[in-house]
Amino acid sequence: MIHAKKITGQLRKNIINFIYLNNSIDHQYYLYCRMKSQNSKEQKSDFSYKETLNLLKTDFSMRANSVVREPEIQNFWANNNIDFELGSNNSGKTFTLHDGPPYANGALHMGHALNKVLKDIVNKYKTLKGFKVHYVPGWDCHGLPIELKVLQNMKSDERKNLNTLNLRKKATNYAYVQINNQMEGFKRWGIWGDWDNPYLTLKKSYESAQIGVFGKMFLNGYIYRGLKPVHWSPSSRTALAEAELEYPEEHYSKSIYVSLKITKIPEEIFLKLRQENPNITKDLFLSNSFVTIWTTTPWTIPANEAVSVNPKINYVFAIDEEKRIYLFAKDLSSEISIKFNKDLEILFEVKGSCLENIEYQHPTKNKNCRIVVGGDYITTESGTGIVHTAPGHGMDDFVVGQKYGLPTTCVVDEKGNLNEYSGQFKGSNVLKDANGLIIEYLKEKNLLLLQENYKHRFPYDWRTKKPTIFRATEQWFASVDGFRSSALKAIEDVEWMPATGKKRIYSMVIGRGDWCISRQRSWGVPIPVFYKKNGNEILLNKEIINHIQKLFSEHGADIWWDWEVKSLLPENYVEESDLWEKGKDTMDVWFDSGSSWAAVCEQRSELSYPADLYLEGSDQHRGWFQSSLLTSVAVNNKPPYKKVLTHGFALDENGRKMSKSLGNVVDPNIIINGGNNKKTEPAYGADVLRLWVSSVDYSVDVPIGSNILKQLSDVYRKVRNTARYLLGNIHDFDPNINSFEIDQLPLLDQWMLGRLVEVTNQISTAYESYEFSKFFQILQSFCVADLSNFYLDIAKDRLYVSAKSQFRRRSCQFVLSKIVENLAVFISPVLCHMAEDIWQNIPYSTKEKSVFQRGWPNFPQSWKSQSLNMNISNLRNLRVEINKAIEGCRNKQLIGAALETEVNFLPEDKLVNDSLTWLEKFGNKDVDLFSEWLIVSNFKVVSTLVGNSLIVDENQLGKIQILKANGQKCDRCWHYQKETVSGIQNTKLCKRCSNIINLKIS
RNA sequence: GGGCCAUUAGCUCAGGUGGUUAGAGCGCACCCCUGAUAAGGGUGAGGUCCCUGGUUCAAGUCCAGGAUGGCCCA
Repeated sequence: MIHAKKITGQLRKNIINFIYLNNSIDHQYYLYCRMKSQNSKEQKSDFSYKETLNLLKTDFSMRANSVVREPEIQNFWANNNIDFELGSNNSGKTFTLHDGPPYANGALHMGHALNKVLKDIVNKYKTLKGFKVHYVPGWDCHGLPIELKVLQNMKSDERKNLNTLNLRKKATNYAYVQINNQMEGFKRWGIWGDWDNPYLTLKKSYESAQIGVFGKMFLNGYIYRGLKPVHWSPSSRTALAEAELEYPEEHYSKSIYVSLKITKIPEEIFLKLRQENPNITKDLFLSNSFVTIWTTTPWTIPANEAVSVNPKINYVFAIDEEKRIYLFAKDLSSEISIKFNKDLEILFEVKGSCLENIEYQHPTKNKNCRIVVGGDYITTESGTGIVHTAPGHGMDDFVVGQKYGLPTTCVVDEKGNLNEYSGQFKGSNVLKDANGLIIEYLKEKNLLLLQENYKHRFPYDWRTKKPTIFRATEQWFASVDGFRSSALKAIEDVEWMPATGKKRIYSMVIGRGDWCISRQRSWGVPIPVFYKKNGNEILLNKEIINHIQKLFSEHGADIWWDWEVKSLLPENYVEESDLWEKGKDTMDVWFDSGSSWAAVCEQRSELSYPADLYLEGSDQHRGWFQSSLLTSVAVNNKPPYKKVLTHGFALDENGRKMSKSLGNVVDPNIIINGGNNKKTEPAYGADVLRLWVSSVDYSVDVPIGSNILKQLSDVYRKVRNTARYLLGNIHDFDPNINSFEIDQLPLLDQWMLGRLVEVTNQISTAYESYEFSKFFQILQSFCVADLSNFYLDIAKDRLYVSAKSQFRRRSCQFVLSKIVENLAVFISPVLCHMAEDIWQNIPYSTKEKSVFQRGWPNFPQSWKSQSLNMNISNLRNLRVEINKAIEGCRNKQLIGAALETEVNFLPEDKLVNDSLTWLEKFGNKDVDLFSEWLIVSNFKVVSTLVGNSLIVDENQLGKIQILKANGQKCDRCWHYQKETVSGIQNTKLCKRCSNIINLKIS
């Protein structure tokens, strides 16, 4: 059986909180319950002096009611031009944080929140510091995902009648809907920016600037045409993106093992082989040796330009009964022996890296090719460990081909028919007869070792459901080789935070191939080039580029599809317009966003180029940081940014990636507005979301989840309640009347103001170095340890009990007003709504309408004093020891409140003793009393201990004796005093209180 | 599979160049207060510094290998 136990402490708080959150009883009933429980207690007298005290008074509520209040505050900013316009109107140096454009598709997630809030914290801080801050948010609007989304949303007959212009119109509309949704979300998070003039990559001015970037790169000689294999669907005669492929379960390819006759072997390899096999002469070797390869696409054999080996794998030359020698990977020996049905004797083993430059006879053409060193994609999982390399028909092959300067031969046309480059196989089709013909040919030449069906993952066209191929097509490239060294130099000139970012992007730029910037899509910026009908000539020069750029800036890129060639050509070319046709390619979307420095930073006068800061997720080392760098270096030979700050990814509380299937997705909208079940998903508001961003070390991946949010909500409330206490206790304070010089103040107050300066300095440093989690930690411990537990607790007697205008009260209010004003400012970059709410609730008039107009605090550093700090620190250490002793009494049920005790202290530590003497000597007699700091009824330094103590504690600082307080409890100030007078209704009053009350009456 | 990064208390974070018993705030437990009250104060319990080796008189810190998780690439 469970007995009802007196429910106190944290448990009681939790229950109250639980009840509140559940709304299972209303507040009136809750108050009634509390009253009842209090009335059941024994009370000496019903009379309370509460009315005679100066208790706190404020409209600033304990709970934020963020769902209602935050939008109100945002309206206040908007109505008074106190949002981003404040930064724009600053007169200081320009600070440009250039926004990396999010993709205009899909709902906002924690990644967006992390990124945009970080940017906003930086911008708000810089605004307060007086910089000219003009944040232009952007959106990346073109590209395949939107194009596909638009196509998906259409009925199939509608899709059939679709032309490019129509598609682009629909894509534009779709993008705008997405942009508006995302923008509403960003605004609700309290992000300030030029929302009326964001940059959109689909806007005329942007498209025009992008053509400008392309044009300058072209004129600098960095743009060229070349071949590159892409996924190609012969059945629909188009190039396909990865997203347009599907991989059906049962795909079988005709795979073949082929032997290629070796025609030349470098001397050093042969000598080693000969050493181990003296009977093999060079003639014998060269007439009977073969490289073995395996391929699942026999039709690519005519396109062969090399065979590739893995430098790390061991290979062997092995001889069969017919004295034929084969080269293959050692690990596959037994498998190959079984497959070829041959007894193979290993002659010689050699590392792949040594095989480079062995030559062989091309299987179908009259030429020799060689062995090249490929990459780790070459394995011994299947085949021979030696890969047939056709740069025109495979991605890995293409990359190796680039490295060795091999030709990118394309042997099929767009229908999938083999063309003239395939030699005698011309006219056969890769999905029909080509494989058979080539296999037959190899058989005839005695090169075919084995043919077998092979099941594997193979890409099909998702629309026609037919197999696709890799096919080299004409593409446009940016020659990274042409400006790689400039790009690497530019990387050195940028400050990367964290510093490892430099290494990361450096290794990517140094190792990357040329940038393929063309796409065979409709939703993008066209590559402004004309091709000669029935010919290979192209028309692209300064005049064309300038003309197109101008046309786009007036009419937008749609005209590329809308207008006829003659309307697009400059006057000089109109006569020959019949000779030309428009190119059909659009630019890679990375070129879009990579041009933003030109379309935004360079174009808008409020911004600077290079930008002061780019701030994105660490994945952008490969993305936007790189594409922006490449275009900027190629055009202007300088980086587009001075500093790059990166953040990690939002993970769940266990450090795992968020995914729908795991059910661990945290939605920023639900953090703000709450979920369906307010018990499990309360509405925390935007400030808690922002506080989360500030609390984590974003240089690595950051965790988020319900427990973390709960904790942040607690911190939020602690800061809020601290602010509320400060505001509530200055309700009758006027800084114009009660202003003090710091040296007029009690020591405690001097220390407090010095501490405020220190904390402000520390927080400045944290913002300055973008270490917001330091801000979070400093703020928290300042509110808890310095204010709530110490200064404010001690302040209660000064504020409540004193007469209204007494110095000990006014001086404290002066300090409180300094704290609250500056607290509001230094939390405002993060907790912007709460900061404004505080400002609006300051009871006296402030010069500034908004906290953001105040500017960053600028205290005299002389307010800090080392000796003050040292002495107070010593005394706080003593306070801790005394608290321990008092707690000992409390746990023995000897006392309740600390005021029921008095303390004798016999000092044994010199430092503490000195500090006590210092306090005695220099302290204010009404404030700097150590008994007041302990909140006990009396404190004495003694040379000998007396009897009757409740507890004696000995520690390094000295002997602490806790005694039951002498005298009687004053019913007004609750201190125990020897001398008391009778008050109203059987109550007792101490001298101090009776004087104050008389004062009030008179 | 390769490159880069991370791992310190239940949570979020501190822990220059190796050097006492690894810290803070929160949370939690217990106690007090009822004049910050959907508050407030006090005390206390929480750590295999991811693991295994190595260097060193001495390792959370340096080195090597591994595990887990993340990003990028294949």
